Amino acid sequence: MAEKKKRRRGADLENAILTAAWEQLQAKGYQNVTIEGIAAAAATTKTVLYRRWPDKAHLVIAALSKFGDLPSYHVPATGSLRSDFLDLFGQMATFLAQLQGETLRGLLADRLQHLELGELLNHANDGTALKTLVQPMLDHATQRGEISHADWPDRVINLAGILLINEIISRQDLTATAQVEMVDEILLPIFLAHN
Amino acid sequence: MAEKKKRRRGADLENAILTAAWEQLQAKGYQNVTIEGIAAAAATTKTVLYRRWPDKAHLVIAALSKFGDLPSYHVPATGSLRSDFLDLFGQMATFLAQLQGETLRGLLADRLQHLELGELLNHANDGTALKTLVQPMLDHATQRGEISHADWPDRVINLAGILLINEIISRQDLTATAQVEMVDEILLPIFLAHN
DNA sequence: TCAAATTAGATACGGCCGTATCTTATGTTT
DNA sequence: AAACATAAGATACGGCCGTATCTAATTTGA
Repeated sequence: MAEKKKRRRGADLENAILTAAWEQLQAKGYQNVTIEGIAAAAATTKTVLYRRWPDKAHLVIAALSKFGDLPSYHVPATGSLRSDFLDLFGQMATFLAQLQGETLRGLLADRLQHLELGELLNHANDGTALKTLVQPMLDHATQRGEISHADWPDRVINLAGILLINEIISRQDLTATAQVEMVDEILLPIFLAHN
Repeated sequence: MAEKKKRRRGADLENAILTAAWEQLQAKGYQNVTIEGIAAAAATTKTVLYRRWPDKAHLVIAALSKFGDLPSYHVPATGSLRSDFLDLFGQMATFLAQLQGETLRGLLADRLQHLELGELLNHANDGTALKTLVQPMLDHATQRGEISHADWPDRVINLAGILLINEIISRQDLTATAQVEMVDEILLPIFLAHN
């Protein structure tokens, strides 16, 4: 009749927490999720959570990494720069579609607030990550003779990402129409501009 | 010898609060400013502040409106689209220079978090405000024959604003070099693209 | 001038944050 | 198997948020 006093540890416990976090997120949305709530739902205490993640944003990202269908982005190679960009946006849209806009907005806001000097690197990393996709696209387009050169300023190469983020934040959505417009009216004119 | 029990009211009180808010902001930076702290510094209580502003972001914006040198933006008319854009960025940079990047970041993050359906209009308004500056620039450029037409999608017209915000957020700064690059590598190629 | 309406100011609440401290279960090591 | 190290879990703290409630000072307007 004695109560069991099992304690979960390590990966075991971590799974339970991330599962709880994921469920809470689905049920309540980012803004209404609390660290204490997740801890309670996982039948542990927030002390344990704070040992693993510095804040809600990181915890949610961890849960997202585990349970969200994370994108395995690949470099588009469709044969034209235009459809490459559309493909890229498509990949991103597929990923973002899972997150209700509210979660992404909340996440971004939190990250923005906690962005300290050191963490700016992360932000830069995001840029770098995007560049590893876009740069090959530009290389291919150059080889095909579609564009005159493949060396563009980082600000230009990262523009696709900026447009995407802005679209999500301000319109809470990333429609196919928007994707096409961003490619045709903004990105292509830049890369195809005669020099 | 009796203590004075004067109570400030209305505009009087509001001034005192905004002054306190402004001082706190200068002294501590946005993130470290608290509603309670401002109330205390103004020798009143937060109840009074909450009667006037819904949250820290709005209070700070109010203080900013009162004490910051707010920009009286005017439509650049320098004679070329390129220098018009540079002028516009210059105006914005002047304004933003007052805010340490931290304040702008904090403000944006807060706004982002509290952005509910209704308030999205505000965001749209920002876009509209910018458009009232950019559209005339494009009209003039069209009249001069610099560009082929003046009717561009909102997404394109608002791009200057997006670039600006992104620059501040991710690099905490808005250098002259950055301004030139954004104009020469991004905006001009778009508007000058041959159709 | 005096009652009524307003609103400043005081206080208290529950909620959550993030940290610190302590006990105690569970591993690990020898 | 005993000693040791690790980490879970419990608890408590101060800070701030945003709200509610009460009182009393000040305006107002009849």
